[in-house]
Amino acid sequence: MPELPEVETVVRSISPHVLGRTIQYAQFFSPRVTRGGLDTTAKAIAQVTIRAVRRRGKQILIDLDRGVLYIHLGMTGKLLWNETPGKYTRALLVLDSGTLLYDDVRQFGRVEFFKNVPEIFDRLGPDAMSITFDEFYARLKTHRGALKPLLLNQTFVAGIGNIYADELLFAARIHPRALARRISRVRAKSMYKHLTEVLQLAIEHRGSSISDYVDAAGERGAFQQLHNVYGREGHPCPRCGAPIRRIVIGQRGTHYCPRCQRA
DNA sequence: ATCTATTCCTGGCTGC
DNA sequence: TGCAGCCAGGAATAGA
Repeated sequence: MPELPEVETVVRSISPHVLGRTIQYAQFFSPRVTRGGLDTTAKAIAQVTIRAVRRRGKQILIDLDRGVLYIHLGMTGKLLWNETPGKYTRALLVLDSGTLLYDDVRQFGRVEFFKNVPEIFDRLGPDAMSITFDEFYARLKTHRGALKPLLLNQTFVAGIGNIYADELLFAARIHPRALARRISRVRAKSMYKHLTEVLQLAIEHRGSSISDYVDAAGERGAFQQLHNVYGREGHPCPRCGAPIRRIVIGQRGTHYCPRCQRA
């Protein structure tokens, strides 16, 4: 479940290998991951130079001489540098510096070529790490529903997924069902502060490895050891000792402390 | 317009 | 040891 900190870690770990490098050839193996056609895509990026690697929310954009390569890791996508292709390799880019693989067991991810920055990239809300408080607060006020589904909505703020939504609400002591509109400016300020802090701390720990997430060098993250509520149903709350509860909100498992996070 | 449910996909886990 | 059945979840899509 790569979210902003994991995607940021991946971007940082591939950048030094690929910037300024030329794609000698590429191969694509999954029509589900690469919907623009396997051969068409391979042809489009052959002999093209990589100019930049960017992230917005959970999405990665590789700027090329000609066009862009859009990558979303979905649930189980991995970008791997100089690893051996395997059963789940969905794309392979041979550069003049080495080989970049896209592996993805469940194929919820995407690797697509576009001539211009795709609409999906611009449709996202502001990135969770660069949004200002005023912007965050203003956006909060324009939505009706509960906070948890809103935090997962990428057009609201880009980059937050299920893990960090739960961790951030715990840190800010706000109930996941609290209504966005009713959040006071003071509490919004607290949410905003914890949003930035939790994500920054997670980036410093190279993300959370819950199932099998690894960066481009195959390294696991360490932030899962610092999770307070996510995946900790029944464990004592680190703040008050009450058992962490798991409920379902908007079809998503939601973990919180029933004592610290009051409705 | 807004919210909710369903779909994709497969490894891993549970229980028989 | 094997296997059916269920679960996880990001985001698009369909339905209410």
